[in-house]
Amino acid sequence: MSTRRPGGRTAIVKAKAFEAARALAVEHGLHNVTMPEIAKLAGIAPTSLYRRWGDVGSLLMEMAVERLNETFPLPDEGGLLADLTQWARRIAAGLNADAEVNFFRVLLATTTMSPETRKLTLAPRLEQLQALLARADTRGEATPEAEDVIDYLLAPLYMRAVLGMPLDEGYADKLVRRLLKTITI
Amino acid sequence: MSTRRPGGRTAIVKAKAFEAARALAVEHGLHNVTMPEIAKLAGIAPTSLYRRWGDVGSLLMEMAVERLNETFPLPDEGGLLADLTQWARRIAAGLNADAEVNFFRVLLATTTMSPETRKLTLAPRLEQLQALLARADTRGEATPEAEDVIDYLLAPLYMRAVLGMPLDEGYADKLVRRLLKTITI
DNA sequence: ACCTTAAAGTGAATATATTTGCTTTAACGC
DNA sequence: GCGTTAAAGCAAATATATTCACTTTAAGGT
Repeated sequence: MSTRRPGGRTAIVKAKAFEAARALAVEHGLHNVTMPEIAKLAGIAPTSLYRRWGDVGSLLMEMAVERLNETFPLPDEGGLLADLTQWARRIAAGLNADAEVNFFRVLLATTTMSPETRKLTLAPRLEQLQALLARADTRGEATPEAEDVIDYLLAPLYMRAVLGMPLDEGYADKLVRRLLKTITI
Repeated sequence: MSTRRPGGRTAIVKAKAFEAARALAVEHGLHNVTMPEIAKLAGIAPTSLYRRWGDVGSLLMEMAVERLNETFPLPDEGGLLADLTQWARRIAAGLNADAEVNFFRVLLATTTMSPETRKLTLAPRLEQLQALLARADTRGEATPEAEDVIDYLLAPLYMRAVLGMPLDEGYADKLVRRLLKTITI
């Protein structure tokens, strides 16, 4: 009878490995990230990495997925405008850091995964957003669809980040205004 | 005096190498793409690859940049609505092929280019778009800014592709309608 | 057409990544 | 605590990537 032992040391090794992998990927780009390098930086044995993840790609993907799901709470300020504004500003600020943009790149690159896996990965985030919108709806506010939030808010923010265009609060606010205008018409 | 010789064989080797690199990256993802594999698929000597590009990352990046610069002409149908609709539909259709989406992922992931290089690379495309808009403007049509075309058309299309959401003509058309609505108000 | 030599090819040497078999550590159940 | 054994570590073996010294091919100038 095989009882798993994910606690203690195992958890520490995983945390160290992910942190090292993230640091290397964000700094030197996706190539140049190798198991031995990760192991060295993390201070663990390469063998452990190979046994648990098999190859760099799998390790990076798990890391990226876990990090994406480190679900930092969406705002709940009591009003849709305030919620979306704060959220958009936060994303804009985050994407101004090179490391964040590079992390997004890592995520994309590793996301040559199956549609099912991708859906599962993104599902929690989408649910959060839908909860935010549902709150607004029950308050009786005119509320956009989640799809529209993706089109009007997330897409332009990430697109600009990837193209290397600057992002600021003013731009974030503009996007929110546009989004809300579409539904009040 | 060292005279370059980029013609003939050299050009063929480059084309073969780029094609093989693209195929491998699009199929197995960015990792698992190695110089020996590229060389094998391309039918050329690994040594040649190492000499010219040094490492896989550089080769992939050059490939991606070159492909990005293969600037096919934007539509010129005599009307803004027709031009934008055709363009958006074309992008949507292209991004429905898995290979295309994966190539876009590769492009984003490998493109750790400097802001200057990025600007230079994107400049021709932006000029094309601005020419399209300028034509509409001289015809006296209500014309959006290039930035808005990026936010309302390109960003949602590419974002959805990257998230694995389906793209069709109806959606492309919807985006065009939205974009044009913003300026006629 | 011919010469010069840039750039590709070859095979062997070296370096690095990955696997394997075994030992040690410490997580979990009692 | 204590025993069992999952999971980490270590060292040596193997496989793969990268470099090196050299040869061959053919692009570009005449």
